[in-house]
Amino acid sequence: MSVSSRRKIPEAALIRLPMYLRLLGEVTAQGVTHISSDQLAELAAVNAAKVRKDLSYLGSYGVRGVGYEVAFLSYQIQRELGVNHEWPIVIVGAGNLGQALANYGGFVERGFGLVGVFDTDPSKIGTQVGGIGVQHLDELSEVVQTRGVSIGVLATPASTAQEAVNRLVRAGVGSILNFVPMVLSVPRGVHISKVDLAGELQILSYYEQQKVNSLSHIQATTTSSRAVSA
Amino acid sequence: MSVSSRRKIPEAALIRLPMYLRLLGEVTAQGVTHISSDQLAELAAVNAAKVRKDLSYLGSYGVRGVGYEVAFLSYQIQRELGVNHEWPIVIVGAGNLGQALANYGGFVERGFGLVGVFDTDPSKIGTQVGGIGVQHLDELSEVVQTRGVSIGVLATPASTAQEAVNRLVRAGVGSILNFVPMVLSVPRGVHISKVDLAGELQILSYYEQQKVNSLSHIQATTTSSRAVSA
DNA sequence: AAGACTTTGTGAAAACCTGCACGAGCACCT
DNA sequence: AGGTGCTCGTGCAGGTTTTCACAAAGTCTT
Repeated sequence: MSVSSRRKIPEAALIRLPMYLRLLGEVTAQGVTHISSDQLAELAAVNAAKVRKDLSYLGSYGVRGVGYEVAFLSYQIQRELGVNHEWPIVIVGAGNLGQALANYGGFVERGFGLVGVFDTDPSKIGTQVGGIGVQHLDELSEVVQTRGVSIGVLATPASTAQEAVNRLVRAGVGSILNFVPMVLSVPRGVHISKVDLAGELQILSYYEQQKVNSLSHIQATTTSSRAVSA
Repeated sequence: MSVSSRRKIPEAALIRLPMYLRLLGEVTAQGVTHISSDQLAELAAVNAAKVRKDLSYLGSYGVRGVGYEVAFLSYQIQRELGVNHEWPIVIVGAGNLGQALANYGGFVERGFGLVGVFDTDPSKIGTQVGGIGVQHLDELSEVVQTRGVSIGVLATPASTAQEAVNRLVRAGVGSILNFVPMVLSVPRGVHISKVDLAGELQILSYYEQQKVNSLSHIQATTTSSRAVSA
């Protein structure tokens, strides 16, 4: 049995692994060689038991009484996430957001090399974005196949997003990071992960609104018992 | 008691409300006036019972045998999320990502008006981004206070992120959307929501790696029983 | 070598979330 | 009016995630 596929990591734990990995990189840069679950928990602002349980899905890589060896643990997380080697990615949609993502250094820095930016707008094709030329969406399939791309980033307008996804999937992309505020349909086995920027703000808005409401509630109950107007 | 603060909506349900709201907007544009939980569930690609339970946190706004009135339900979700009025927002960090976010139409479209972009880099100050001029971070406090800003977007380099957060909080911002891959510390009561772009890709990478592993597992077990090399 | 101390890994409890199943309520038809 | 059909709201069971608490396993000191 392949070592990496021994266990299936629960979604909830998986989401935290990139954060642990980043923190481990930071402490390594500071010369730290060993770290306890308590210390890592402090850095990650989570419960220490959670850290240990999360890491236990990777295997028993800690030493009781000592903690975890930072370099070794980093390597294990990288291996489990599959980020111990570079992944080529493509971006579909060279609009405002697509261009920014193409220029975003954080991807390359963490091992995701941009090998193609695609659009259907003739005025965009040929322009340089993120160090490479924008190509027509018709070229997608060839690039995906010759470069072995399995991860795509979607940043088109909503109106063309589903078609773009279809093309990505047909070309052979197996996972998609979707920035388009739309529910996309994909065949079984293709993984989509969604980032809804405006949706995130709306959630924050809820919390702010709650604060306003509870303030007016206090005012209402402390000054009079009459109904509070909206 | 204030109507809007009757209940606390569970996090898991809250996250889906922006999606429902968007879908309701879309069907409204198509002239639909009533919708059942089944139909909305189909559009959202979730379970119908989940839709009903999510909506039940807002109140009993459906009609048995009929469904939900789209306009009324939209209004209730908007009111609960606090997006029935405009929220002014500021962006701190006018780099690559900050500029893209400033230009991103999706925010304004959903009621978040950009009232300030801030940076400390003298070469950026004064440049136009997203229709407004970049100001020095020192001006943050005044803008936040005069415009009544309570939501901020953080897109600085990691090295200056914590300082920027401190300033946002001191100025009176109560919720922060954080694009910086860093764990930030904020006082109690301030809400932070995190978008880790590279982290999202790393999670996708895990799923792709799993596919690769399971393929090599099949190969290993069908061709020989020798250990699989990494 | 033994005892004190530290920290992991994990069983078990608690909290939270999801999905099923069905009673309750409404509309429409005859 | 009564019957039929549809759909909401929700109790409950099952699943997942979080947290606690502690035995196990190591280091360190003497």
